[in-house]
Amino acid sequence: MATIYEVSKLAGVSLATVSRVINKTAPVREATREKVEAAMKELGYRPNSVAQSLASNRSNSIGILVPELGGPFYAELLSRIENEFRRVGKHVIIAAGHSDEELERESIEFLRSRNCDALILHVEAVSDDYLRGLADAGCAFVLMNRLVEQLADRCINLDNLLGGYLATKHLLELGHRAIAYVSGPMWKRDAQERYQGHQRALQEFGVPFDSNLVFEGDYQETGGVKALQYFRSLDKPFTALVCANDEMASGAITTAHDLGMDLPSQLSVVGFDNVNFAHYTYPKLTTIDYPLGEIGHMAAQWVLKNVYQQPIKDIRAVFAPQLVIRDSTYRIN
Amino acid sequence: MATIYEVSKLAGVSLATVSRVINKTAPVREATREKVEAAMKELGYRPNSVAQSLASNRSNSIGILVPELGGPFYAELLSRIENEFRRVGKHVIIAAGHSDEELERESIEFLRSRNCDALILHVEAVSDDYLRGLADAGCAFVLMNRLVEQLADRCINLDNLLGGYLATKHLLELGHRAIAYVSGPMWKRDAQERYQGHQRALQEFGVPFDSNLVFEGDYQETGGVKALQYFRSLDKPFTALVCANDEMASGAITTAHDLGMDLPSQLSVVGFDNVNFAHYTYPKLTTIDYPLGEIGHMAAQWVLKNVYQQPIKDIRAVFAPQLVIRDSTYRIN
DNA sequence: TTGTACGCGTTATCAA
DNA sequence: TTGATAACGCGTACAA
Repeated sequence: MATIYEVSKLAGVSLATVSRVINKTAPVREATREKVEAAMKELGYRPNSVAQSLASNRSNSIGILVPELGGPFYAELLSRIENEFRRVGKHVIIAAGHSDEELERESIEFLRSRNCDALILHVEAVSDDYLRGLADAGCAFVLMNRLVEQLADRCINLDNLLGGYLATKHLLELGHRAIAYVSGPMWKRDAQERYQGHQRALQEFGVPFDSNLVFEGDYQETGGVKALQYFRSLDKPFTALVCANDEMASGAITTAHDLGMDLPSQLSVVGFDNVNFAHYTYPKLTTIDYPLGEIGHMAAQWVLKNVYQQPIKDIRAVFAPQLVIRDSTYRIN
Repeated sequence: MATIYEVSKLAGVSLATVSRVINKTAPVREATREKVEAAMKELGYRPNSVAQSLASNRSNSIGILVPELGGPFYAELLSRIENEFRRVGKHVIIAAGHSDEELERESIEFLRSRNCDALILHVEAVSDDYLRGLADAGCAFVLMNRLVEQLADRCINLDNLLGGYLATKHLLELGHRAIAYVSGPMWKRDAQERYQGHQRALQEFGVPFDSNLVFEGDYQETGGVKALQYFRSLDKPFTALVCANDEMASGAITTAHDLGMDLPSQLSVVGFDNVNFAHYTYPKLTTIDYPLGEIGHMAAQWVLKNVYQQPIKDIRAVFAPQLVIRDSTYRIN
């Protein structure tokens, strides 16, 4: 691979001049520029990004940490972010934290050791204190799906409460009154918020809250299975089910079929997230759309603005989810 | 951030010695090592990976190119590869080629300009010639899901023909004789091979081949929709449908429901790939498992062996798919 | 077992 | 508008 030095020799100019035409960091006479460009072309020169990084103290890489690489949930997010950065010649380094504190820490350290210019974090196990420490250490990062006080200017969030509210409200408007709820793990903030939204909707419609009709799931498919079994074991009648995510909704739907229930006439189900398989279920799942793509886009914008000093207008900190009506909900009277 | 130089000063040894304890590249007296390690700890030293790369001419990064980041198909693959490499302190840079020749080329160039030590490629648009040229240029890469002569030692493949064969054979064994087939785009090698497998199974069971019962789809959900509509428009009766991937199978199943058919009693469906939503369909999809995880693992092994000289036993070049029986197929007599 | 000195390919700071 | 030349932080022959 040709180096900048060989280019300079072939073009008959100095090393510095070649660097200038590459980076447009200072004016270069038109004739010289052409000579240099010709030389670069002839040698098939491509700048060595590692050397550039060392000299400029910028790696042009952005670290991304998400809970899972495997699931359907983060694919769109990653895709969007990757695109955004590639267009400007930067690349992303992706790691998975698996919702484990140790692993999340390790991953962050790994990314930092890679000299990432910035980190985009979707962490859930690591403490607020740790994150504050990270910020104090001068690490540039944005937080997705999390709100840490004092770090609010680097948080990009979904209004989970609104989402939970919309889900339950939809059912209420369809005439349902006995609405069961399958939450996520209550130690997760988003699970709590979605649940609060559910309660608020009930309250607004004057429907008394019944704690029997709540089941704490695990955000996995089996959570939905267990929840439905549990609810059926009660002798409380219920006509609708809100699940705090689509995986659980899917588990509930499958179980309902297995129990011989007809959907949606005997049971309406609403999910949350609108993951890519939501319309593969039968009936197709009505759910709350989580605009992950937009959130990823915004995270990228944050980095572009705050780390690479690009002129970005405004950063939006909180996104509103929307109800997506498909076939799994049914009007009753 | 502390440098190796500061560590050496604090420990009262030379720069080279510090480097030795970091890389274990030469014996160091126990006492010295301890001094150095203490100094590193005190300064919170972490090696600068960029400088390491420049000096060693190794970036410790591996580029991965897949058609899509967004879909469910590659998530497991990426996840597996990322894991594999992180364990040994290397990281992956991921790009998407979108099955477009121009984009695939660009992506490869991008990855190369990033000084990746090796590339793991899942490309479909770029020509064999281009790939051979890449190899001649000294670029280290493995090819997944593709077979290029002269490059056979760097190809890791699925036996697609066997997969197609297994799918159709399963239906034949259940007593089906009128079996429709929805292929992928025929310019794709895997689509052709799967189709050949289908034909072979028919032949083996002495079932005459009927070209009317074949539809060329696009590997998308709509392909399955159109296929089923087309087959129904014929007045050929058929009791089973093989789809060359799960997306199309899903489309077909949905359409079947919409047409009021009862599944699987009126129509058996087999998919291919076993993507993560395959068991979210109703009925749960019987399909052919594509061991993407294993293939990713093997690609990583290839890199470890051929680029990082790690002692890896044997590299397997072709993987056998397996039938996964769920609820979408039905025995008839 | 340890130290010296040079090289890796750029960027950036001076002068000219 | 251009050219020397010093960083950047580390690996590694070669010497000791």
